[in-house]
Amino acid sequence: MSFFSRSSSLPSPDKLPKRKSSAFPVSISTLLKACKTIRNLEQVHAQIVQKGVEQDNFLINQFICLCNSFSNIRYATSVFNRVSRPNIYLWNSVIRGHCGNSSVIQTISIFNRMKRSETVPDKYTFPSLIKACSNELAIREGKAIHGSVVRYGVEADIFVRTSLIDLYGKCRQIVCARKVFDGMFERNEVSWTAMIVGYLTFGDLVAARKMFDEMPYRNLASWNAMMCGYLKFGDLESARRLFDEMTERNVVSFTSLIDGYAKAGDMVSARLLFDQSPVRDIVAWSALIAGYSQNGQPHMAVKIFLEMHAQNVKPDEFVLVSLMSACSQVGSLELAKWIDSYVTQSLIDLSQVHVNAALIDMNAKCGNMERASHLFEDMPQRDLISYCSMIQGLSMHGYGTLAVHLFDRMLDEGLTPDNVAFTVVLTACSHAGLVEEGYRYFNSMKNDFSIVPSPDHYACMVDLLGRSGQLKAAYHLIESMPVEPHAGAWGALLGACRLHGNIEIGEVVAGRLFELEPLNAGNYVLLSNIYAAADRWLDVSKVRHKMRERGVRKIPGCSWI
DNA sequence: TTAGGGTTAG
Repeated sequence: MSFFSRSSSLPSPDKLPKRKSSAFPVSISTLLKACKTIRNLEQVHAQIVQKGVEQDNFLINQFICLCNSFSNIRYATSVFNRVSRPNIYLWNSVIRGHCGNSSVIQTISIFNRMKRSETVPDKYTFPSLIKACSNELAIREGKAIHGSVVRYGVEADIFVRTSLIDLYGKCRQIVCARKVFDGMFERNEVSWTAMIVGYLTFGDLVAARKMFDEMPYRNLASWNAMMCGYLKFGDLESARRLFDEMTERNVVSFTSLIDGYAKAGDMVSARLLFDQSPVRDIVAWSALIAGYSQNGQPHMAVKIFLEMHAQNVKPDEFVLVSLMSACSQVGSLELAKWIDSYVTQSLIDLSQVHVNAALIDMNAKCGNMERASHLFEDMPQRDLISYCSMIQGLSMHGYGTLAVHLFDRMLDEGLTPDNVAFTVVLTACSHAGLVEEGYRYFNSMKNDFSIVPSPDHYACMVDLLGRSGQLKAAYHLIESMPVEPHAGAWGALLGACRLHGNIEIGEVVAGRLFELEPLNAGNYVLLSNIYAAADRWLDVSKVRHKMRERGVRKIPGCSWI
């Protein structure tokens, strides 16, 4: 109907505007602008080859810039390498692509190739070249590049100077940074911000704030940089004040503060801000999930992850590592299996040390020792963290002897155990009742590794001795501690007294615990159970009376015999 | 002839 009537009124072909005769380079340029994926780029590249315009610097530059935006520097380099006489634009674009995507060594080698060709570097060459050094804190290379900046006479450029400030600042060479800053002919908010970041990296919060107050104009990055400075030094109040003063905020402002609250353990404020945030990217979700996981609320971490998943936000390695850590705490084998298969099927690089470590830890703690061992043995080089995960997993699931053997293998492999490793192995000894081995490690820790035993280590030893019935030895160990024993050590001994029905020591230990934590119902329950086991019901009722007197509420789950 | 750079978050 209308289609036909409209098509019949279409202009005849000869009335259409004529195409330009030099259409094809323009059309490739247009095609390039429309590229949304690497696949699109490959198609346009085929056109470039087919039409024989591989030497067209303008087109190839457009192509390389697009490759850069997809972070596909390999493709960019291969196309670049086929250009026989690349101009300055091409060289600069390739260098910019390498910066942040490959090592500083590779980036500098392109720069050296450029100098060997007949192209003279210009002011556009240096910012990304310097940034490549700054990314890796390569100050030696950076200083050499600074020499080239002077040699090629581009040190007056504001972009070049700002990258130098950033480089020196990030490398904690604050005097050099300031020298570059003071010598500038003109400055803008980016140069000021780079200098502020320099002071913050150096740890001089006061100088950073002074610059922030003095700078003539600030942009969002300046505000965020200053706020993150406060967060870095744990000054949440100043950070919040700055956040409230900001007239404009972006996802970085919200996420940094959410993360600050989470790291300080204030999950209520973190959650509130997360809910108020108009934009949430993966980093915001990650901050919240990590926060819940690290603050002993693993179930909340899992819940938030499921919310994120339901909103079709793809988790990255940070989120998955936090989720795995939450799962380790929950100890759910079912969840562990789901996460494991999710991670394995995702594009997350499992060879990244922290991802692999989290996977091992999760599987070990959730009881999938077979999978954990597999991942562990497949590591090219086992580290202390993964050894500890394995030892802890074995010990938690009743393989105390294997756990101890693994600790010895770790020593044979030449790794140096730290205080955490000793806590883990002492706990393993305690679970498996390996008194002799426990003593051996406890002494070795002090004598061979010069580690001063912490209250945790003593608590492990007390638990070990107590469980094996050596209550007096355990009591003497606590009494001989050079540091004040914490409730955990006394609690372990009280548990042992209950286990072995020792009223005499139990009463003394309970007395100390009632002083240390008068409101912990568990201690009263344990003492009362010790009396009950000996049929001393009068004493049982005395303990209950004492509890009532002190207003101690019985925790559900604690059993009265 | 056309084109290009530096600062803020886990």
